[in-house]
Amino acid sequence: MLQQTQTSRVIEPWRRFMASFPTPSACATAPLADVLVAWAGLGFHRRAKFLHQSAQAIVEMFGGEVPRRVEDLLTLPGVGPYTANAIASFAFGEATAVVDTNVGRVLARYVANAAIDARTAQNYAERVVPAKESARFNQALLDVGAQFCARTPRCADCPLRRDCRWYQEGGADPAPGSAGVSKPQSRFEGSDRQLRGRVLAQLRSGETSVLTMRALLEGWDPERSQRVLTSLQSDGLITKERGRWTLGSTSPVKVR
DNA sequence: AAAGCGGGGTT
DNA sequence: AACCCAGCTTT
Repeated sequence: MLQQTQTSRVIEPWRRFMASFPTPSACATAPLADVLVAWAGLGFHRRAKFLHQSAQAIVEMFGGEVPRRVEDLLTLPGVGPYTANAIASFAFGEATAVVDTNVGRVLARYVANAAIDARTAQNYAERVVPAKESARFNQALLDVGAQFCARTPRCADCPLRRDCRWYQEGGADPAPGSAGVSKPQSRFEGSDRQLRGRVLAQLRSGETSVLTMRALLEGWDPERSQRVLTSLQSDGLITKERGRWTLGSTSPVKVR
């Protein structure tokens, strides 16, 4: 949930989600449609499908228990370097290094005063993370990045400015384009992304006839509308069946 | 390497 | 109005 999403936005949906799916198994056995309903407000809906798939993989490959090794976590769909190290460190206390956009800025500014690639950033982070209390260290570094070494830095109040290369040496901000640091996105207004969100919001309120869907898309470029429905379908997020659109891949087969 | 993927708070 | 966020997958 935290991938490219502010913590403040995640808190409420996280509570909701954990109430609905308290265990990997509970998520794994639920229909994707239910997972997408609980995902409301978070966006980037492919993450919800990846999480659903990860829950199933955890049940099938790891006996229903979230693995603690980074190597195993990386096999899960939607879990990349940041997420794998974050789970290993924060959930299990493994002495791994967590590099996200906040830490990425700290490393580029404080350590290097230069843009660095992903390999270098991970190396720097591994080098400074202590063997004990690594989770607290990771959390602290992340919070320094969020509170002081933000995109718009607050160097005057930063507790690390004395030894910060960028603060001491000056020059252009090395953070933009450096490893882990978020890159600019294309415009949202009028985008496919916006229309995908509209379609999913409608389907979250219930199955929708093709006629109603047509009405919803009235006024949007027909080519864009078609492209959006197709992409949502190929992402496995929506299904058209017997003249109705529904959330999820394929409606579960009723066995009796 | 670059594009694509939410949506609302912040600047 | 533009920017950006506890990134990752696909092309």
